[in-house]
Amino acid sequence: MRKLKDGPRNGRAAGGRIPPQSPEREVFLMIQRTADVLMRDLEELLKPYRLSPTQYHVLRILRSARPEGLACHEITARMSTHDPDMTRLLDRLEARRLLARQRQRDDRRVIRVHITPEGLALLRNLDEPVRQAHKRQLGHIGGRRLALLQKLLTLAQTPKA
Amino acid sequence: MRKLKDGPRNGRAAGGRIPPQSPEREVFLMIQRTADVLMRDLEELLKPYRLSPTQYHVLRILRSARPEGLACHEITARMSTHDPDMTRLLDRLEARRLLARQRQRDDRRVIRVHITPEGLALLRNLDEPVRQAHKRQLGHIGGRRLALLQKLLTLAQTPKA
DNA sequence: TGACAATTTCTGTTACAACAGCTATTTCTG
DNA sequence: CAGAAATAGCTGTTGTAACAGAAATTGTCA
Repeated sequence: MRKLKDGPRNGRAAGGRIPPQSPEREVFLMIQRTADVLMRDLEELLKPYRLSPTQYHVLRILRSARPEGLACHEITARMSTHDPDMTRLLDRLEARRLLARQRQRDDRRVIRVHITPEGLALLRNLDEPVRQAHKRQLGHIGGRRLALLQKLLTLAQTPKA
Repeated sequence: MRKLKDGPRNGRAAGGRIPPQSPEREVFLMIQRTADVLMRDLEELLKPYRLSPTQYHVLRILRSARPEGLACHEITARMSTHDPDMTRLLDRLEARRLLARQRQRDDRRVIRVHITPEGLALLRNLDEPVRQAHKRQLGHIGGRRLALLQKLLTLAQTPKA
């Protein structure tokens, strides 16, 4: 996530013919910008641990999939983003002993991935700071409006009702 | 943007001790996921033109800054994301003649950037498809709820009221 | 069974973002 | 005015995302 926000609305010159900003585009930009602001905050928090938000997210997915672990393509499926270069993402985390991989016996195409005790310990250290960060970011909105926001975002994810 | 969504809520094993998902984190993930879904849609639309959303955004900023153009650091300031490697981003667009750069006379440190007629023509071709895409993505939400969503997102961008 | 398709993961390449350090120019300060 | 500090932009490097294609394994069906 990484972009956004147009300049001063339509401060154009002669011959411009710039279409007016639609409410839909305004909200689109708003969503992008909000996501960016919030993500950068998490990024700062994770930086001392040399974890990107994506890496952190993978570890959380693996923690919630214990103890059996997951196949690579199952992790991909849970990541919203379609092709996050899973192989090399896992390579880096494995190199740091935060997860382990082993080929599955019955279907030797799939590689089963599971989080290591080191990975779990790292996550445990992060749980509280991350929880607090989210609370600081969004806590002042309040339960009612958070629920409302969530409903509206669900709508936004469903194109053409 | 480019991540998100945890696995099945807390499907954990013995010894897990995973903290429950807070409403704040749920909304955080929701915002990220929504931004990602919408952005990918725009990305698909722009792909045939070999434009990334970031590049498209820069061109729009430059269009709205005609005819004087903008200095590099002014573009950066309008991009939400702090350091988007502006130099090389502009390099690529300049190589395609979509924008032009020239050193400013009175302050020879700054480079003034402005969009070219080719850049304007490209944007003009994209205006209607992009407008329709946003309409398709968010149009069904309706004006009232869009305004509400916008207000809630503004709140979300302001940590600790 | 054997050919072929589907699935899963890996590899190579390109483009880009993040970070740090550099140069050129201007402004500030005594 | 000289020299330090600030400003603007560029360059080198690293890590990662996107894309295409290869390799290994399994499933399907004549």
